[in-house]
Amino acid sequence: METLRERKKQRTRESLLRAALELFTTHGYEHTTVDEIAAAVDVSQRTFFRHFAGKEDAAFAVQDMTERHFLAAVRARPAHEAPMEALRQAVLEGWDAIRQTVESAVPVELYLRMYRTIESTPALLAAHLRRSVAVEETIARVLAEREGVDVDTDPRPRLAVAVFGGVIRVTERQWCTGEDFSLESIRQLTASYLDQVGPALTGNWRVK
Amino acid sequence: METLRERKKQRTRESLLRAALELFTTHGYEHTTVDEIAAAVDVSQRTFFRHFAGKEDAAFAVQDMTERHFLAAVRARPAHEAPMEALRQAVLEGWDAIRQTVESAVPVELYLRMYRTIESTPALLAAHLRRSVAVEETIARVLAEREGVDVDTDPRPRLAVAVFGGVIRVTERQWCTGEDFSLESIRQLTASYLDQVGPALTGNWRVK
DNA sequence: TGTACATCAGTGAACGCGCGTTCACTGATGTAC
DNA sequence: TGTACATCAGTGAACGCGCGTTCACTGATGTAC
Repeated sequence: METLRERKKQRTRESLLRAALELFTTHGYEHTTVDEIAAAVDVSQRTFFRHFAGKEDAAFAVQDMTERHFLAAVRARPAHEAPMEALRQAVLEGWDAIRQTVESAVPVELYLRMYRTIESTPALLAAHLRRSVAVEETIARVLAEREGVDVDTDPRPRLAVAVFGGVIRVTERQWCTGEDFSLESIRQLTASYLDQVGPALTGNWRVK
Repeated sequence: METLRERKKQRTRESLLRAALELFTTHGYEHTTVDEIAAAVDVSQRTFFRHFAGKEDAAFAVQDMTERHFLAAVRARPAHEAPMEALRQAVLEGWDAIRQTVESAVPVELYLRMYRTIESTPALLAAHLRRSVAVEETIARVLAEREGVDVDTDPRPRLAVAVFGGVIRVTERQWCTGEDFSLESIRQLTASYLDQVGPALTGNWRVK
């Protein structure tokens, strides 16, 4: 944020982002047009497209930040940790640090509301899942490198990450359909579900 | 297929579906317009929309059939099988029966090509993943009922299904990026990856 | 400190595009008697 | 077997819509001297 010009540009972008998420979460994503977002900030539609590749890009701008944070956290895990343990620690740490990660762009409360809007809007859920697949591919490569295996011949990195991603998805869904939309709630659900995935895979549940 | 009228209608639908998949797989989904599909069959655009809710609906019409088949196969598994084993058997059986399932609508070869087009088209991949989530929810309820647990309080059904779905996704991706696009290839990959998911989750891969 | 020029964020208006919808209609097929 | 009427798949043309693009432009900010 060197020059005045850059700071002004950044401020326009933040206003647009804030307005977009506010409109998406209150009126619904589908019922919000790009024109409305631009109008809310009092800039031209053209300006919106200077800052965001499209409507979807704005919807996921904050998710982008948290994904990058998670990715960095995975890379930073000590090499002696087993793969699944490293992922677990990274994601929990991500939730602990979410305020610092997000608050520079939008209030955490708005981020959490947008999270739920993504989950409940078919078009956004679809985009979210597709994006998750891309993140998982990156994580698989990081894990493979950590463990010194070849990601293209050894399926374990992608399998481990896919399983982990599946658990995260169940967590997201449960949190969104539940009643406690707090940060603590989702953090706790994540830890709990990661603990329970092992037992869920083995044997017959009735003989518990 | 009682009356002549119904048979004619069905034939129009099949022609549209065949033309749609053929165009999607050769020219690309994004580069195919609904008008082109209708023109290929020599009916009006309006007629296309009588048979399919939209472009995407046509793209997934055959996937719909295989999903229903898989769902039925899961329901038909004997009650004594453990959940993950039932899912494994159902999906492998699904691949064995794919010819009978699909061939009434389109050639299996076209189905497999469309499968790859879905995987390589961002918009379709996203839709595919969202649809998969819906299927997984249904399967989770079936498993919960089989095992006599409550799907809303016991996370194990959804966790098990999510893990299973994750493995299937890795399988799909591997098959699509590989070089062997045969039915045997994907069937074998599925079995192999399901075997390897256990080891992938535990410990450190280097000490193999 | 001032001047002359370069950069670049934002403007405004117009447009292309394809999806999906609407409408009143035609004519083949189905049914009742 | 024939007639009169009902049903309904398909027609064709027009339209609304919002996303994203294009263009030549203005004016504030930055930089060189």
